[in-house]
Amino acid sequence: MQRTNFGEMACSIARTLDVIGEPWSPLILRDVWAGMSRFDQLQADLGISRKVLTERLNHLVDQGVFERRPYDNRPRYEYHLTAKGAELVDLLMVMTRWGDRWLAGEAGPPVLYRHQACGETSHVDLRCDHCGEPMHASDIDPLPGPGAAV
Amino acid sequence: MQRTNFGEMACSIARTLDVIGEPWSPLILRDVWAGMSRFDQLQADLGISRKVLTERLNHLVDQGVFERRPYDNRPRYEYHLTAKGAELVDLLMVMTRWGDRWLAGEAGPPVLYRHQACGETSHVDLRCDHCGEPMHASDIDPLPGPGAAV
DNA sequence: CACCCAGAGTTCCCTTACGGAACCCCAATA
DNA sequence: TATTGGGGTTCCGTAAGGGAACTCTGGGTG
Repeated sequence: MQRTNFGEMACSIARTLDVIGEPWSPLILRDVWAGMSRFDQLQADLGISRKVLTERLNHLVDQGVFERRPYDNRPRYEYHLTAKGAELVDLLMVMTRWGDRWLAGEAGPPVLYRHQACGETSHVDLRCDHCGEPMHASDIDPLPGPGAAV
Repeated sequence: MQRTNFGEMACSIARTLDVIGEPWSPLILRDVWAGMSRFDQLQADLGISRKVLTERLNHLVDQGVFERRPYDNRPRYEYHLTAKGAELVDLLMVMTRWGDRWLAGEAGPPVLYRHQACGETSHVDLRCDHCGEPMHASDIDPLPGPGAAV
């Protein structure tokens, strides 16, 4: 498909897409986060082609999102989140909130998340990491940063 | 490419991917959010094929993320965010934070965002919308929800 | 030792989607 | 009447996804 390479754009959104933007990657991340760690387990749960799953796992390991952990004398590996990968899960939590709000319909959300700190089932809320006030699309102005393209 | 249809899975992440998961869609959303609204403007900025841009815009309008606004006597349209689309921008903000943190390298972030409420350039922070404490991958437990598959 | 099994890929073929360039349509303008 | 500009549409070549079959490795079992 000779896809355009997003990784070289001067944009953190495009670069992030280069890591998890390919089809299936966010769902693989979801499953690994949920505790699935083995190839056949992922393949069966997602119904993804084995070829594509291999490609995605290799890419996510190369990018430092997953680490491959041997678990047998034989060449068998489990996939686990790295710190870098765990922070990517924030993305899934925001997707969950949006999907729950706009796409769940009458049936309601398929999955609920219980926040361990307070015990309630809740969603994430985006706040400014400086002042703590809400921070959404219309609350911010973009400025060129140090890594801006020439 | 006979891509698998994510929209029918009982998962808000998969359903959200069905809306903006296709290649280019998040970058189109970024540009429209940044104020670009016309076909040729988007096409030139992204370097996307006109065919694919047409397909993506149609899909995003169908999904209620953008609305088409006529701006001339001729059949000319601008694309603007709906409320549904504006909330999707939260996703871009989280992608920006992750990309800034893990992929920007020595050069630093290509774009900074100034939070209007406090005037500082900052990132988003994910908090529980119930108790206000931080909410990340390891702070939550999934439970089946009302819309869970049978 | 021979055989079978399980997990994790790998290979092959077919179909579909992307990229790029050329082309089209319409209304206003010169 | 010819031109221009915005917004697509069409066509072709190539690469990526889907699916099934095959391979490889190292146990267990009889």
